[in-house]
Amino acid sequence: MLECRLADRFGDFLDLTPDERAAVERLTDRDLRLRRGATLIRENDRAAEFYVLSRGTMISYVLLDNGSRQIIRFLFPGDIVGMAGFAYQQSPETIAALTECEVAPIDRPLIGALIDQHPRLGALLTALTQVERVVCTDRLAAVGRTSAKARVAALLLEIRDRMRQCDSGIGDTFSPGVTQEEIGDATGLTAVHVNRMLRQLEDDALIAREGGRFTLLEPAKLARVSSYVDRYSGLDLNWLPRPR
Amino acid sequence: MLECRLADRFGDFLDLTPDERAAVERLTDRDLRLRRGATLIRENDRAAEFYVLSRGTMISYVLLDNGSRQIIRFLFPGDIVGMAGFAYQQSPETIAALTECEVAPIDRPLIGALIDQHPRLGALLTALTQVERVVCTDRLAAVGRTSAKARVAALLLEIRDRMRQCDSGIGDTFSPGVTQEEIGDATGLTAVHVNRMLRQLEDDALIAREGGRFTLLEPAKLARVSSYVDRYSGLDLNWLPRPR
DNA sequence: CGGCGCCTTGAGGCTGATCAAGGAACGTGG
DNA sequence: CCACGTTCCTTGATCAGCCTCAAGGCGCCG
Repeated sequence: MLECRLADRFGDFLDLTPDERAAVERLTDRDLRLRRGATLIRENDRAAEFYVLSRGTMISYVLLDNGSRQIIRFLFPGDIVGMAGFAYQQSPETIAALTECEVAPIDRPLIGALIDQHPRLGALLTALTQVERVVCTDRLAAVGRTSAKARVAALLLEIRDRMRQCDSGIGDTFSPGVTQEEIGDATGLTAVHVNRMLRQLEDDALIAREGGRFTLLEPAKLARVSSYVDRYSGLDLNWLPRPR
Repeated sequence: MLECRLADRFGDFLDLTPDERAAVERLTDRDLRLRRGATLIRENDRAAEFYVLSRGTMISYVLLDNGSRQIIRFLFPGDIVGMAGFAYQQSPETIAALTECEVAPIDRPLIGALIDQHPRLGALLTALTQVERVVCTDRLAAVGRTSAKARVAALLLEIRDRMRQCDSGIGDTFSPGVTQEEIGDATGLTAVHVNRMLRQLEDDALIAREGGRFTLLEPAKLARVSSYVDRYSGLDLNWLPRPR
């Protein structure tokens, strides 16, 4: 799995000035290694820190008292994790590692100082949060109003696009590295039904599978049947304030 | 319906300095009146403006190509509407008026200037966006992983808390002013089934209804059965940068 | 070799959708 | 002031998508 740091991610959206880049790089000074399955932040933990995921795959989720789990978001290198606690004393969600991971902690006050000295980066933070919000609404619409098959298809496309964001070498064949149970917990389905939907997508010749590898045989058709939109492209941040 | 302006809303979360308050008030200089049912922003419209809703109730939603609608969020006075287009050239969602409304337009560049001159308010904007994101994840979890009855209960609680945010006079009896079809489009149910769930909640003596008015007879129990959490309280913004 | 995690497939059941019909409330025009 | 259309609510009957329960297989690791 490729590495991707925060300045790289920010650089995907804005041309950072040397000053800005240096300030972003000063946010993190150490790396934490996580084992597969490890929990980084637990729901209702004190929310005093964020992290940047630099290597590996994580998920954020909530557990309901009926025992089921809703996966909110899959996290890939370059993502800020724990930002949901930005406004709260306690984290509203749990963050766990799906694979071995590396994360770099950022103290909350350091983010405050960054926003203060580089308001443009504060605006970028708002914009990236909005993107996350829109992605969340897309999944809400999928879970609320589309068929099981469409939800699974949309999730595959989303994972593909997100993995490509930090590894441009990824094409229509990729290894999501998530179990069918995780796909189910993200799409509001059971693992059993996810399995059947994957089989149907395969029978429809929309995808192919071997081992853990997926191939999107007809990405355009897949996007059509699932109403999928890539929210990480088509951004417009030119109107943000000038860099300091 | 009470009026609530942007500076009032910001003031709920931070003690604004006179300077900050003046800057926020300068963002808007005119009011637009909308008729019941009017569409303010259409999906894929150019996203050049935001609005502050000062009076009335609106919704943001997306339409899927299977013809169904997913309501993302009910909007109340003091809410910024159209922020989903913050990062995009085109609005990802439609905004429409449920009742007669008043909105105050804000040009995108003005928000940029505000963030530049008052980075603390930029940070507040990020925080409020995070709150919206968390509310969206709550509904995602509800739609993905809870029963129809729980979803309807959670939505009633959410609407109650949101209405109370700008009108502290609202207690356990209130008039949401939404149809059962709208409740269904927000919770991923049909209007028919929403009706049955409301009847069940009534039979369980959890709510009472007469005309369009709802009374939450046992709000605590309602919150328990629906895993509802009020995301508008318990915020912690003390760590934001100092005001300029 | 045994255990475990994950995938796969079948059978039957339940939740919520669909289809249908009627009623109440309200606004509008004659 | 009444007739009518429209919107919204309500309830019943039937249907289907997805869940639950169950069992077996494969691959990997200790």
